[in-house]
Amino acid sequence: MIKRKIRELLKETIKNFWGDISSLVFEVEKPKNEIYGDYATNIALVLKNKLKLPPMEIAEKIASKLREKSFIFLKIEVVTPGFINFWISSNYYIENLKKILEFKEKYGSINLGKEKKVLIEFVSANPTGPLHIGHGRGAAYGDSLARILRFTGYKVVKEYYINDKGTQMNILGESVYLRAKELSGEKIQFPEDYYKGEYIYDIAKEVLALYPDLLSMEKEKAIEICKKLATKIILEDIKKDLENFRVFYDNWYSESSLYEDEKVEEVLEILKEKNLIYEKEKALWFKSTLFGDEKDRVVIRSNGETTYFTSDIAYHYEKFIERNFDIAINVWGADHHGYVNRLKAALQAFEIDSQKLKVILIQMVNLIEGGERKSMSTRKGEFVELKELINEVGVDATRFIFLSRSADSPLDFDIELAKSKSQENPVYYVQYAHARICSIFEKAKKNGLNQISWEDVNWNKLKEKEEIELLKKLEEFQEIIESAANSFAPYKITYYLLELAKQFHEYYSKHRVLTEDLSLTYARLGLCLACKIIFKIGLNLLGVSAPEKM
RNA sequence: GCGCCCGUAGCUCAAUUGGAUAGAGCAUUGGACUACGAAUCCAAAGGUUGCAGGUUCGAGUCCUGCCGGGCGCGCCA
Repeated sequence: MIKRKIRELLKETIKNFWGDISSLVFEVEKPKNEIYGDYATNIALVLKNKLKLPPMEIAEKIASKLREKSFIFLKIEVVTPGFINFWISSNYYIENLKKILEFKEKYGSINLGKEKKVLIEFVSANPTGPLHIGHGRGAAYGDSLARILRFTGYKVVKEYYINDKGTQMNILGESVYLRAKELSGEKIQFPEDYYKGEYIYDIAKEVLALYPDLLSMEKEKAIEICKKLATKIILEDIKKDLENFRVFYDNWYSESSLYEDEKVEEVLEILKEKNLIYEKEKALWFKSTLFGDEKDRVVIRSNGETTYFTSDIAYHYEKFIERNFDIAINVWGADHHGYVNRLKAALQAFEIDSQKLKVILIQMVNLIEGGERKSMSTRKGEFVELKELINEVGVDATRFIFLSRSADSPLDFDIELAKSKSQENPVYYVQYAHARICSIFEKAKKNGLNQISWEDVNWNKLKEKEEIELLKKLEEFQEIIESAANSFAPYKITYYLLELAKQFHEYYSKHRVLTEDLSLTYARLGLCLACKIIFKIGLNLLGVSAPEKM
């Protein structure tokens, strides 16, 4: 990567001139404006205070030394107030092009993670109803992040935490029970905070089919049956939706299992030993304020039941202490942000570095239909289901749109736009570029250009402005991958692909690939193939297909 | 009231984590297919980065205070 190369050269040069300057923080970056070269550094400005020399003088000294490396640098300039600007020789970009052709789909997969074990927990929706649009965003994000981290050398495990316990589950069971009664002709009173969705009727029907005598059973038992069966049915539905969305998990982790395996008990015991639990108003509290939480939290309610938090403490204890993950990434809806400190406090209580837990808060999804914003609530039964969205819009477009924004910003999902198969829809813009390249190769094949040996190509034939721009853009890919991995930001890849596609379409419309000049044709085919490889890798990291024909 | 996120072109969002003249897409207007796919390309226009201070060579980005929006603030999950 050229950026890194420049950085190394700068460090080396400074060491030779002024000795080892420890902890020097400086930037090497791509200027927005091309008149400042391909890359620029502020190193002289940063050194000014330490060396007590005018920055221009420092910059000039460094520049004159680096000008000796003419294979890499075409030109180096120094400008006020002390920036050093570099123009990179196309030799360098051509070397990179060859690397892409050599490594193919492995290109860019550097070992950033050093085999560190990462657990990505995402979606983890309660099995109380079908997945909706908001879960879809989390699913696309978590899955893409997993792909990116795997690609960059992390050992990734994808996990879905099933909240198959607690109050909400009881309400689910009772909701189904009531609907079953209703279906059997009984008049019922349906409480405001119960699950009102249509799907509850479907489940009730299934329960009645399997247990015709349900309503003559003892109520407690009947509700228990409803709860069990509802959970199973809904979970299977969730699983199916996710698979259709190309999201596959390594583990489905049940909250109940934490109780069956006595993990919760074990963890509470440890906290008690550490003197971090006390009793107040008939409940047991964890002293989370000692670790930066706003208030202490209940772990055993006055009715003897645990809370969701209690399970979560055990779950995360298990993640770090027993399964020994180096990093745990939790992808949550932004409405859970108040929960972060509490969980980090629990980790600290166990002397686990809370930095190891990375909570990604994903902002809400607003559905736009006919210019109207639709809000979503599982309880009220008002939501657009993920499966509907996939059916109407398609997996590729849905994933691409979900991954086109930073997690920090709320996302407006415009169904009409997503469904349109035209220019407005960005996913096709990228896929079309890929398909176009495939089509060129199809044509080349017909013309008898079959087996091309890339070693013999005269790359110096690539001289057009658009060709050089494409070469530069291809070189940037490595940097984008690193940045996306380091900042957990798949959207950076989405953006990059759109930019690469734009440049490719521009090139395509200005220059022919298949020409009379055979050696030029070979060089251009090589450039196209490199683009195709990058499109394929990039789309794959988003979980979007790269079709050869559209 | 307190906490978190956000405020950038008419709309939806970027901006290399403090860099030089703030960029894309959509929408609008006008143009380009008798050569590899027009799901494409070219051009025009669009801005006091919510407001006010501060930090420094340099601020959309950092600090403080307001204004506006979203989300939280349970012995729910």
